[in-house]
Amino acid sequence: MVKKSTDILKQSGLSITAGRKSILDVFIASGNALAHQDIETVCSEQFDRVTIYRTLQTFLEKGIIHSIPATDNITRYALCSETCTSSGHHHDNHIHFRCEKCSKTLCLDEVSIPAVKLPEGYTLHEINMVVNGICKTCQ
Amino acid sequence: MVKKSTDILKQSGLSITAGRKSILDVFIASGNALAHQDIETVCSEQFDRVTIYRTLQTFLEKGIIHSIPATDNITRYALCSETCTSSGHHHDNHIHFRCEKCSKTLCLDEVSIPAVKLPEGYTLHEINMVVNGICKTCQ
DNA sequence: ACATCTTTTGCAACAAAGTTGCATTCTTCC
DNA sequence: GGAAGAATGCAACTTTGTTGCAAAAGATGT
Repeated sequence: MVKKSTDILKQSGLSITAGRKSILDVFIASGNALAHQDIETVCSEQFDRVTIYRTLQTFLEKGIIHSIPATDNITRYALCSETCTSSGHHHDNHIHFRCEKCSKTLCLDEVSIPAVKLPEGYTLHEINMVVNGICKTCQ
Repeated sequence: MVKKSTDILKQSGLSITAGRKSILDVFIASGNALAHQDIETVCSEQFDRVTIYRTLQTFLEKGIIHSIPATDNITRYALCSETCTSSGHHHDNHIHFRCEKCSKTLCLDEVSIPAVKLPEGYTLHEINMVVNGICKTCQ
């Protein structure tokens, strides 16, 4: 069962506003990772660009979404699963997949990141893993 | 032994210009990954911003540098090792490390990316792995 | 070394992306 | 419902990245 946007906001101690609800709903509906741009094209009639920037920033800080690295200079965001800590940095232990055909980026929650052994003297905090390829539906 | 910038350019079939040499030298001297911004602060007196953009683009296409994904919306580039193919996309099999103290990003050539098993129906093309933590010198 | 052809560079102008301050509006909580 | 605090919209701005075109510099033949 997918959570409702208002519940997520309440749980994070955020006030419930039309903007936040809409943006969260976009994430819930889409099912894949979204860039600021993606949200803007959907919401720009309703909300100001600045509001979208600030909302994404807030969601990040509260651990509602996490950012996904990419080599194309576009940061995408995806909803965090329940296990994320609710403030600041948090370790997502799943890998991210970017389809080269449909350009969608998704969280593969079922695939966990394998362990790596760093050289002597390095301390590990967080791992990000992004796999490019062709997704299930584009084969 | 570190390669000289002119050799690298010749090997890639690029004409040797002052700008390209300087930018390559910045990479060789720095030893870690650099963002466009980093290069601009060093070279903007000598060269135009646009030249730096185009040079980085050219280097990427020729496989002289590769881009490193990050969650902060800043693409960084690092020199490719010998094993990179000399045109277009190429698979770097090493992981990247970003130090949370000194903010440097480096290639850990000695650590190769472990294998992952994707779910049924997914085809793998390329893997990127970025590890955050504290580096050797910042401990 | 020189002339020629090709490639690269700088400039200007522009487009896109992201940030900040402040007044107004909306939420929350009593 | 009203007061206090938080979020939003607007405007202005900074930063980042792109494009076209003329001038300059590199490569190649002789």
